Amino acid sequence: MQTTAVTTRPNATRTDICSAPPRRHPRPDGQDRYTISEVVAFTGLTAHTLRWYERIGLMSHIDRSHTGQRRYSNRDLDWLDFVGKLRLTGMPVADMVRYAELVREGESTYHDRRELLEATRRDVLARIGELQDTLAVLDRKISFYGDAGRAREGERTR
Amino acid sequence: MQTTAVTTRPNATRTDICSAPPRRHPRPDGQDRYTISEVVAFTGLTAHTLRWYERIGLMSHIDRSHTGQRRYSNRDLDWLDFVGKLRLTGMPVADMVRYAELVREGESTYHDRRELLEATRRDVLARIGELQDTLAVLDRKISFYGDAGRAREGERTR
DNA sequence: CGCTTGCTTGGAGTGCACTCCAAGGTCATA
DNA sequence: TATGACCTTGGAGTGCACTCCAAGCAAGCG
Repeated sequence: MQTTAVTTRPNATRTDICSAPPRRHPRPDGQDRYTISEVVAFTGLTAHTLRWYERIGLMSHIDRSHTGQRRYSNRDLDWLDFVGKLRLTGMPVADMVRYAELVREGESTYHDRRELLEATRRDVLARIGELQDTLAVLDRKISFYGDAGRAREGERTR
Repeated sequence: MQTTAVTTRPNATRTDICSAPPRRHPRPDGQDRYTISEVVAFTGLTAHTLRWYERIGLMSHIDRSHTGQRRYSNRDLDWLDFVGKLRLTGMPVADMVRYAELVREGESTYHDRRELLEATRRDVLARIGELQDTLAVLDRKISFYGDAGRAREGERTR
């Protein structure tokens, strides 16, 4: 009861390792100088949040126009995508900042980065398991309230 | 790629509908008058949190000893278990309070309760899907940092 | 040129879910 | 009976992740 489905993908081929997600960029490389409001539209984040991410070091310094306005690149969009995934895992922002710092420090941090991602992976797996338990509980209760919901016994757990 | 594994349990039989989870109570019904610190030990919640849950109406008024100290029952433990599950889904406490109110209002709220649980169920399913997407991304990055981690191209998404 | 809309900043404010505090009463054990 | 661990309360404080504000510069349009 409760399959901890571990999603066995067809192991990525050597060439597309770490390739960008299947997501397409709004504009091709070269014309990728998005304003903050464009990035808001693409990511669903608010402009406040985007600036805040930069302030706390979750994004490295964003390119600027001649008047000082932010111009985001496709690379920045990719990073935001990834940050969004990490956020979904429940990882604290401070840990994401730590990861961002490791990236900025260069290749020497490959090992640390890998460990951080593996710990995150374990968390995600555990979380999926918990959610599947929860699903089972919800299903039991829903079926209690369901069509046959008039049977009063079992009120103990509502 | 990415199986949204929906855990098809062997549909609960009619008789154990809404039966308590497989969890055993620390003491049998009749001797179930737990102090707050016992409940802390059982649930992992803090005493602060338990009192706070009561204050905000997430738990109906807990039985008291002759001197006014809280004495939790097996029923309370079951409820806390369920609340714990709801918390895992990310449901806001305010919504759980709403559900608790529906329970207090009695049978007439069966329909609303069911709807609330079904909405929650949909959220949980969506969340599991998101986490599986995230897992795929993590796996890709981990394999990038992995054994073959020296191949420098693809630095784009780190 | 004036108008509107968009962007900039540092710092302050918000909402959630706890988390802790002070001051005092209670219970179990030596 | 005395010691120390445990319990009570209302209200204040914390940490996180945003979220907003005021004041001002900038860009496009008629």
